[in-house]
Amino acid sequence: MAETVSIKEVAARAGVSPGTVSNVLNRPEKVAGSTRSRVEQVIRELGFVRHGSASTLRAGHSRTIGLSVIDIGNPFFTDVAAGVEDLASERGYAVILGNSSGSRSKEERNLLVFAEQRVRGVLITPSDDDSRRLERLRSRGINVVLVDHPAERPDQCAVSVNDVVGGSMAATHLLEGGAERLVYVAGPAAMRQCRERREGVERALAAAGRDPAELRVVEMPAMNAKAGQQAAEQLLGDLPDAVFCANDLLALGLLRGLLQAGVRVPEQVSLIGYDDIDFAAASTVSLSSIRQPTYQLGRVATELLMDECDNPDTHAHQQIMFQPELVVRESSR
Amino acid sequence: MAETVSIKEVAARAGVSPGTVSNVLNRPEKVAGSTRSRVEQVIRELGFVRHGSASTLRAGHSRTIGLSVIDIGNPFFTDVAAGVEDLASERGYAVILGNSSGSRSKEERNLLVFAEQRVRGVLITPSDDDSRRLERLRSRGINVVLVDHPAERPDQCAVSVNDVVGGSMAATHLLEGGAERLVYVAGPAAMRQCRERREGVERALAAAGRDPAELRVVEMPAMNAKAGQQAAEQLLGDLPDAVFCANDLLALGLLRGLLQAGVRVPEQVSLIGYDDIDFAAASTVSLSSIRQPTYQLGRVATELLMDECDNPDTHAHQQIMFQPELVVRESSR
DNA sequence: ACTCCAAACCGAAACGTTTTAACGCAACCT
DNA sequence: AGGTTGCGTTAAAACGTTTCGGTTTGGAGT
Repeated sequence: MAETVSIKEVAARAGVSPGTVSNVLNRPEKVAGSTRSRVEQVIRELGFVRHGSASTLRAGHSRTIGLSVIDIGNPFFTDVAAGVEDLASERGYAVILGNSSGSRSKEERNLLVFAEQRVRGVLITPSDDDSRRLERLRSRGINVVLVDHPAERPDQCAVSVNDVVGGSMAATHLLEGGAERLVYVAGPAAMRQCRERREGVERALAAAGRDPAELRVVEMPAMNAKAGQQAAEQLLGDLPDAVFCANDLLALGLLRGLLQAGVRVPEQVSLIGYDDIDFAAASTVSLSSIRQPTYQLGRVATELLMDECDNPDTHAHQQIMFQPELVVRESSR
Repeated sequence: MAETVSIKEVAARAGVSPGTVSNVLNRPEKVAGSTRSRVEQVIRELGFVRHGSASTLRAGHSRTIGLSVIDIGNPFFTDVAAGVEDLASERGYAVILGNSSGSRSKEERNLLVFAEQRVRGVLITPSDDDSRRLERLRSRGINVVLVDHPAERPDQCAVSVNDVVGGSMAATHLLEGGAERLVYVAGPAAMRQCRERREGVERALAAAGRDPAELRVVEMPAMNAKAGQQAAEQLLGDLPDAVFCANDLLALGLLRGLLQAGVRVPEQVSLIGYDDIDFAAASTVSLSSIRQPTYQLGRVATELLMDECDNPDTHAHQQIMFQPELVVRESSR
């Protein structure tokens, strides 16, 4: 049944010692060409594949990384995950997926699994600002790179996108379009992203000579399309002339709610979202949005993590902050 | 730095043998209550976490499963993955994610990684109908459960949704709405799902006393919104009165294309998609669709896999086929 | 008081790999 | 010829856990 072929059998059959087989696997340059090809031949014949656990146990480090995201159902995180998976796979690393669903305990459980698995490193989009858990990981020798979250300390890597600038871009765009009565539809204030995008809006207002305190904020408990539609109902009584939503799911829901109520977009209300997910462009009144380099976010974060793992001495911690980009479509024209 | 605390240190500190510590970890009922609680206390004090690789090496099996999907960017697979991750996490299993992107070589590479990692089992949505790779896995003692794909042999588990029935439902619905000139917008014919949904359409036509050969099929190379919009352009020259798209991404793109060209939906053309992704309901003209129990699909598949792993003797292989469900919204009313 | 038994625990071997020091050997230099 | 060098290879130890046969212990049964 589980007739797993070990390095020893390969060695015996190739007439070399197990150590040599290990060498052709891990440092091929150390072994003479003739024996190397002979061993490789036998490996193919016997269908040998290295026992990762044995390797990890002895070598002291694995070829897996952990990825903990807040919501795998959100296209934003899906894109990030795609970037991570692609690069990891290219480098022969396995990605262990953890979905925290915004729950602290679930996140905790995932980190425990990562620790048991002795992952080489962890990529995490923290669901809150508590950094003690990450300290614990690091104290176990597990490297951590923050994703979509700025670094909390200089001795760690982080990859994020400037949310203040993004929020500012969105608001400035609406103001330049002549917005007088601006609404910001946000998600939970516990989320750093929502807070920072709001700050961007307030800065934009100030820069335009307006009073930031006049900003009307509608805070929703979730950040999906349904919440967006509910937000629309709240707005119908006192219609603004411009709305900025903290993400595209909210914006799409809001858009639908407004259109159903007979409100014309962008003629009566101009609208902009955030993330520029695929569906933003595909929506009937195409949605303006703030684009983030999501796939790149995941890829670069993985790159940093791998460098930290493979070159612990020369590795320089980096805090990379991408700049978002304004994408104007029909909903705000 | 990597001051990892081992089972031995726990044993020494608790005044027991390593074997006993292992027992409180794996079969707590075998050890006396007093010593058990003492050991557990020490475990907490020292912050011990089991070395998964050592455990796997010795025990001969791991607590990880591999999940290989075709496109992690598609909300359908994302939902499946969420179901898998949830249950696996509840059971203390880790999920290794592999994204094949529809490429055979990428899928191959993922399976190799799974094999190296000595995963307990694999959940896979095969990107084609070649079953030899899966044979190889099984011959290594790795259990395989097919997801969104019917079983090819009786001695394996599989979880799928009846695509023929789904296609038939969609077509019947359109025909009952008075459709005379029906178009099926499909993805690559290499995909089993597309073929079977088409077969369902043809059966529905036959059942309505129409000639299945009269079905107009537009085959697109991809199954995303952009492809849907291109399909719309093809249709504009000779407009049908009803369109069934092989998935919602196609349908949403098509919807946008039609509306932009001034075609009214559903008055001139009624439209239905497949998968019932979240965005189907949120779209401006909300999209009729065929709903599949995606999250359940992932969860049930995982359940079967775990049973196969944990109870290899009593396990009965099952081929579960869910039935899809018609969801009527504005686009086909 | 004695045997006997089960329960509780121990000790050591084993899992498959990596790594290190040691070794053989040929080629090169004095 | 003796000495040195360096390459290619080997043997054996080690990683942290699980498992299993064996040993101790406490108490029930006679």
